[in-house]
Amino acid sequence: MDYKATLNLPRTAFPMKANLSKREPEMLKQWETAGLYEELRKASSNKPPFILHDGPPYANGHIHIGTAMNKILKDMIIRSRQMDGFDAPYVPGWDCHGLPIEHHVDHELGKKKNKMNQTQIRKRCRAYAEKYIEIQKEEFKRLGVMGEWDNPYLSMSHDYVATIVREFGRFALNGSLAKSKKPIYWCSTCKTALAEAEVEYEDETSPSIYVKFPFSSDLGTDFPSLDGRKCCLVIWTTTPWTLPANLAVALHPDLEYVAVEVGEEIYILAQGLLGNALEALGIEDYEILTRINPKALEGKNCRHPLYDRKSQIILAAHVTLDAGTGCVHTAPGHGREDYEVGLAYGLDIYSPVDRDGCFEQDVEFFAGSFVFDANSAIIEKLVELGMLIGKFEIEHSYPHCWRCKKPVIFRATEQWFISMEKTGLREKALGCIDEVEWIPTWGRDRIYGMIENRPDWCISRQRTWGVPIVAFYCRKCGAWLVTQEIIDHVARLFEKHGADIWFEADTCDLLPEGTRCPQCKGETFTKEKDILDVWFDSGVSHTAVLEKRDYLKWPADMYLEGSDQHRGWFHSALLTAVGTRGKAPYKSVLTHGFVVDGKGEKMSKSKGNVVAPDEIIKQHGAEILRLWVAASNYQDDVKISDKILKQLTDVYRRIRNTCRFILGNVGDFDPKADVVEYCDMFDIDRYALHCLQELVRRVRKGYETFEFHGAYHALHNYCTLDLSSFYLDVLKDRLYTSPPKSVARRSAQTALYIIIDTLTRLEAPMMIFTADEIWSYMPKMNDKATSVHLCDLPVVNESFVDSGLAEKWKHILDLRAEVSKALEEARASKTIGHSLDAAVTISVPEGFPEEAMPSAEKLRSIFIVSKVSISFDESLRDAYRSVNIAGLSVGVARVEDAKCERCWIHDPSVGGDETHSTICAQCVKALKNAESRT
RNA sequence: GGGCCUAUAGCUCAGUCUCGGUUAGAGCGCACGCCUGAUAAGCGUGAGGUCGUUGGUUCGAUUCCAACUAGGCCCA
Repeated sequence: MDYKATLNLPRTAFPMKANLSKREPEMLKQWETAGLYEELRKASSNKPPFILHDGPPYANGHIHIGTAMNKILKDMIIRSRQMDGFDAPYVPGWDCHGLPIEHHVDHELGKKKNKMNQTQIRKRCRAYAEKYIEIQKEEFKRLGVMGEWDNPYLSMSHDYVATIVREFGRFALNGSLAKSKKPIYWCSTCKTALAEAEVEYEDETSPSIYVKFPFSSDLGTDFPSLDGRKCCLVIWTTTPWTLPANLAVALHPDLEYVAVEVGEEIYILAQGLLGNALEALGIEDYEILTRINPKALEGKNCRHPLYDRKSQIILAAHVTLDAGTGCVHTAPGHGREDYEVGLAYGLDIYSPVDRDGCFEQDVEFFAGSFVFDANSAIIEKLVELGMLIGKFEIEHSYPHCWRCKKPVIFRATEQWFISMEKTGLREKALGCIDEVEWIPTWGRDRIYGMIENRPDWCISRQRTWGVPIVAFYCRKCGAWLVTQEIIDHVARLFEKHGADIWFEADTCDLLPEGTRCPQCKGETFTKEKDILDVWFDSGVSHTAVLEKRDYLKWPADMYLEGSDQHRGWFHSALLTAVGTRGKAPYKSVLTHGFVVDGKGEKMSKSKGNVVAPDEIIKQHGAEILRLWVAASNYQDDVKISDKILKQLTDVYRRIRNTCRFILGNVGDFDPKADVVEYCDMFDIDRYALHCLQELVRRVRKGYETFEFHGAYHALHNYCTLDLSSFYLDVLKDRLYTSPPKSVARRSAQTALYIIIDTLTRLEAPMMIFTADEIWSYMPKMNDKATSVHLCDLPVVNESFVDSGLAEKWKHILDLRAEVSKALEEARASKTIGHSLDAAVTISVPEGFPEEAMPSAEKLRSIFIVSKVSISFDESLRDAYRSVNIAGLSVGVARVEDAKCERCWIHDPSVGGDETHSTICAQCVKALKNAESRT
């Protein structure tokens, strides 16, 4: 007789092979068709909200692995909060304006751009952004990210740009706004400002000159050895044309300077560069007179080498010993660092150069000449005045315009700023930082340091693709004008027509009727040409999105982005919220690290170590990518490599197979009718339910603290250790051989059903596809949700928690581990093959908890052997002696009894039945039981 | 160059912070073996770590402190 046919072997249609890359798109479609997201919204309208506000990715190019990780993290958080009883909507967004897009469009247009007006260029930019929004949207959806994809927020939509204008208006009207000069890259050929990204560095030959800055006063008081001597600071520069704009000489506060006598004169320069500089100048005959602490010179003045005016001595940390003299010529209108230090010392941002790159009319000697041409004239003048010490040429890398390839200059122009001090924005922002929960905690220090030290926020850009700065200038007196009426008027226009109207309409139509200049009562105006920094656009999303959609709330519960956003979005959002509402726009900020390669190094095209998300999806499926995010400790940088992905697919298969096995064993289980009461369940089954509660506790903790890797490891270890290698392995015999409807089998199935139900819901936020697939193969319950994603996370079921039981089983498992070792020895010596070949005798040491000793028959099934006897004679011969449990010995012998053909256990009862002569009594009973029932 | 951060088995992570103190844990992978009734599955056993390096504090440091090295983000 074929007894195999009488067994209850697992049966399920749930496939072993996941085939994720094919099945995932089908499931996504199915969810979309079913309106899963909408159903969730409907079902959770009464729940407390949890608002994770999406930081808008830039609508430019395909998503990369970092964007994918960010979105998956957000999705896992949203899903886990949602399943934990919150109403967690997700509104994705895009950042649409800005230079990178305009840059791309410029490249596409080439020379055509010159013939196009701003509106036409803006149209191309919009189309470009729209294209990538659609591309990225599909890519994000493919990752399984669930949200309001048909109604995302876009920083270029009409209502959004209107909000930007209104928020700008708040700053303008509360006194934060100011116009002042700031040096920027300027191409005098293209007559345009350039962004950092539009500058290319090329080698260039420049003059290299050493210039004297004579002291205005005698230094004898501080340095007696210099009493009555002609002293001067020596500076070195490669841009002589910036000398007319010189206002100061900077020294490093911590460097040591020396005064050296060269002929009649005393030169002062940094000691560390003395040798280099004098050698370059060909000066061999000199004497060091004294050392000079630069702090003693701070605030003193030199005379300008060209003009009859002062040049102040200041201290600045950017001075280096890399080259020059350690005395740095400072023209705040022509250099970034000069500008910063100039602000600190209250210097004028003097930049007497016009948009053609020529000196303005009031520049003595050089008025009207092009700056690069003026270099030689300036050098000649220095020689004439006896201020030049040395003149050379130098080959160095110098910024050039990306378009016309000509060298660019640094030139100060009028810019719009939001002041950090005028309204106390800095102080307020610093205060608000401590109201926020920063995860991890060092995020607080990071942003605090940045806000503490940042300069005023320069919000103007001389570009086309962005939201205009809504300001007007009186034609008569030149005063700038921003009023509440103007803001309201323009915002309404933007709401209706979009920001393009600013570029299309006549100025008079952009102004409310009857606008007069408050200064001079002038009636005609010009409009501002600059646009807003894109960080302002995305910064105000807390208003444009959270306040504008009634199902969201302000402030958000969480912002979640990469750690670069401490300077980016976290920063601009904080300033725009604090500046207008006096509060941070988020209650918590969670940061993740960057994705790096298997060696922990940054990905770059040149290194060729870039991993693309779509490749992973094609090869392994989005589920594996999600699992990668779940498994990683994202608070550090996150590594990815083929090896790591291979490991994840292995883990995935293990979890999937474990679930499949359970599904196979509950296929004939009807939870409505077949459930066994807890008190009637087998000891081991109750223990399994206890362990399950520990899993629930751990996984929930992982979700609650957003530490998914904790949840992931708990889940994996549970499947491998608690289930596969122990509980399920032990259970097989009972499940397969007991009568189908027996309490023995139903007890196990009750546990298995609870386990698979719990496990599936625990997995759902991470393994979204597989969890729902498992869900669809589970036994049907009346009230079973159509998708696991509509369910709640399981909570710890206290009635299944039994610490006494757990204590007892801990001892049994320790014992089992020792028996395993003994069996392995027996296997190695060919005494046995399968563990059912073994008859085991254990000798338990004195003091081993008696209550932890089940009957021999129970132990037989726990050890999966054919026979267990317990001996209290400690001197078992030829036995395995345990190291871990002192005094325990385990004897293993090949069992003598015949093997039951049905359950494979060797038992003396085999042959005892006439009709079934090859099986054991238990099996005979089971067969008869089954027959009588059916 | 400055600010912030990271470094534990081949890989993913615990432990250390808030107690410094016997053989530093888990899983995966690997090796070997078993099974063939979870089968492109399952079970068992085993080998893997001078806890980035060097100093310091201490009776004692993977744990505390400092410097350095490597890597990351942001600035310059």
